[in-house]
Amino acid sequence: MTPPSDPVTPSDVASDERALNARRAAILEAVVTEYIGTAEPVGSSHVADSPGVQVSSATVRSEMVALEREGYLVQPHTSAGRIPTDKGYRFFVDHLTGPGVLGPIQRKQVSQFFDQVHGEMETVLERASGLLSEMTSYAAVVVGPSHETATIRSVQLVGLSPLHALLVVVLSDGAVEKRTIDLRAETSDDALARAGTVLASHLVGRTLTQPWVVPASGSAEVDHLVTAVRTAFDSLEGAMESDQVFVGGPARLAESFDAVETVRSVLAILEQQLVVVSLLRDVLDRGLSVAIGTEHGFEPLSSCAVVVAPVSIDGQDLGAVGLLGPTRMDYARAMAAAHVVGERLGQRISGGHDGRH
Amino acid sequence: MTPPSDPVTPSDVASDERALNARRAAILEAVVTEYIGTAEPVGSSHVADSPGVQVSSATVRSEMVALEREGYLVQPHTSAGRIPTDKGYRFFVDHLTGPGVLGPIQRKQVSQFFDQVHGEMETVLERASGLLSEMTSYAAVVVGPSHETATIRSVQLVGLSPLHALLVVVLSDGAVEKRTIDLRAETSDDALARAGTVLASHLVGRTLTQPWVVPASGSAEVDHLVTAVRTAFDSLEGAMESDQVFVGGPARLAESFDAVETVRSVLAILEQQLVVVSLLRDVLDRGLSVAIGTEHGFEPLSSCAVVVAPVSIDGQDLGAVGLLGPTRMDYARAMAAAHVVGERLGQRISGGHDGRH
DNA sequence: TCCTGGCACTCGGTAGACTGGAGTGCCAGG
DNA sequence: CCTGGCACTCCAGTCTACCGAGTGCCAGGA
Repeated sequence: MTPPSDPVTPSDVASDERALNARRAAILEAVVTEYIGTAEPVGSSHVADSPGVQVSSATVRSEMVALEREGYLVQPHTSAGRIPTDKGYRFFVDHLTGPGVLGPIQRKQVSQFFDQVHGEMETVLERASGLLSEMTSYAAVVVGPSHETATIRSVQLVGLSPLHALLVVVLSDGAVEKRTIDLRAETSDDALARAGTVLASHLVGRTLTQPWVVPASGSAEVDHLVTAVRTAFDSLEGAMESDQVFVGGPARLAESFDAVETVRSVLAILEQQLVVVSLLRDVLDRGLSVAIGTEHGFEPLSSCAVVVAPVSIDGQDLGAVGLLGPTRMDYARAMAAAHVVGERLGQRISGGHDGRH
Repeated sequence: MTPPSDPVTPSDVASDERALNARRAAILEAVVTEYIGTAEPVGSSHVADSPGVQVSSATVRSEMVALEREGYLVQPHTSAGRIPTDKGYRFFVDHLTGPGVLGPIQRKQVSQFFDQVHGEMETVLERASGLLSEMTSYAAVVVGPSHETATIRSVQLVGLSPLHALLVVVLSDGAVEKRTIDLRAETSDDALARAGTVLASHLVGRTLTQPWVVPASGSAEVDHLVTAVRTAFDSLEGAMESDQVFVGGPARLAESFDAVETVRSVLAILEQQLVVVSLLRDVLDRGLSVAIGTEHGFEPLSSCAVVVAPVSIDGQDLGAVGLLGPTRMDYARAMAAAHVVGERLGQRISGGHDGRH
């Protein structure tokens, strides 16, 4: 899949350093590749047969002993083949596998998707998570752009009943948020409209988090509404940060793991959107595109690998996409899929609102 | 748990009729109850020991043969205990178990929840699904009220960029929906506002599905906007029907079933919200509160039971809540939980928007 | 007539013994 | 320093025996 000799330093018998000589790297690569495919411990003779390894199985064995000593491989039990450790996968991802190329079918899947998809951002993000999951058969996560920098385009108060009104805020990025407001006294539609106008005149153009002041108007009714809206705004700020998470194909987790207990706990994690987002952010912030096993701090996900790609354009952060699978996942494909979808999503979000025209 | 003699007709050896004599009913009840608890085939001696059954195991055996002949029980293999069939569960639910009573802990859980929960309807519904799932440890589904009868309270056009505007529609039930609109030419905020006013004057007070006509105005710009809004409205109608579904605790499915393949397929079903909603609706429409195994038409859910309760007040349909578990679920508790939550949710939706005051 | 205890039988699951095969570590020779 | 060979290990599968839970049936008794 990749040239097996190139990216390795020629130094030898690393004393637990990061480098591996070319032969060991090739052997590690063969083990990882085969194990990803078969999920069964890989024996020395398989490795010796594999292209890229030109030595006998005996030699492979002795090298495997070294690789095991250095923590790249483990044996489930004596006289079984070897399995990669998290460290082994890490080396594989860092040095032995390219960014990966999508197959023509998947390439088509992506372009077809982005040609066809339309509608609101939320819809696009949600369906993109479905796409990613379908392409890779892993569970996918899509995190949309935050609304931190968006400015307020419209503020409106709409009466629902004599004692309830709805605050509707439209942001420059097309997001709409609402809050029900309890009116202490019956309030006319007219008063609501007036208060809305006052609020709009002071709020439009600001971001959600900027503080604002509305000077006392002539009307006590209006002033009271303004106070109520202020309270509602406080809860808006928090909500708008964490909202945009979409999980695609969680059912595929059941395919990835055979231990039902693992499935349960991973699913439980995915239910907590806040945790998922911070996980992705954390991995991205550390400059990684893959977190394997315990590399992210999450105990419950220690048998998982997470592949992350930013959704961005011109370095502007628009969100993230992620894939969640077993540590023996197909990193090349997963990374390729995540990158492509993240990229196209970035273009879509920042560029034309609707690709059909 | 329930008096074992009362609700059964005294007729005998039903020739596949719906009635069972008291003794057989008691035996069936004992089998179901024990099987729900242990998940293991129940033998005659266990049944004979159970309170409510006063005969010897030999007699139980012969009755079990009859129950098996009539389709209420099956033997996984010769010389094993018996397991209830779907028909057996059905009889149990219809005649042998009361509506069920919540334990004091759960009762408290519910009232605590409804005392504390606040915020928008969507939030309440979503968290209610979590509550139900937590109470029962089954996966829960909550379907919110449809917007069919809600009338339009506000229509607004907000400019996002020179070539894009956002249509924001507020309904009388507090729902807000939006659609991005592509403008063919640069359009001033003023023109948008004018078009919005025109639209509002014709649309406010109608339901989403009622046809509407806006007579040609003097301005071509406005007329074009009106046409664009009409297109957007078409897509609104559809979206507003199916939107409000919340699934709580899907991870619990992994606890309920040990076959990983079952988990996968049931999870996959839950991803298709449309299917879930129509399933619940269908069961409710047939006047049932429980659908066992294949009673609902869904092949993939044939190893599941669905417990449904309406969310309604004064007969007005406000949605539904459901629980999804294995056929050997604790029907009494599940039904009780679903009913209570459905009821309180109905009160909450129709009554005070915020219970705190 | 119906219930019951007793009895022979069935069958699944578990434990132990055996075996084949995949895999290993080590060593001596090239 | 690599390699083929060899003895060893251990898992997984198969076979057997056996235990126990459970059944069906029958004859005796209220």
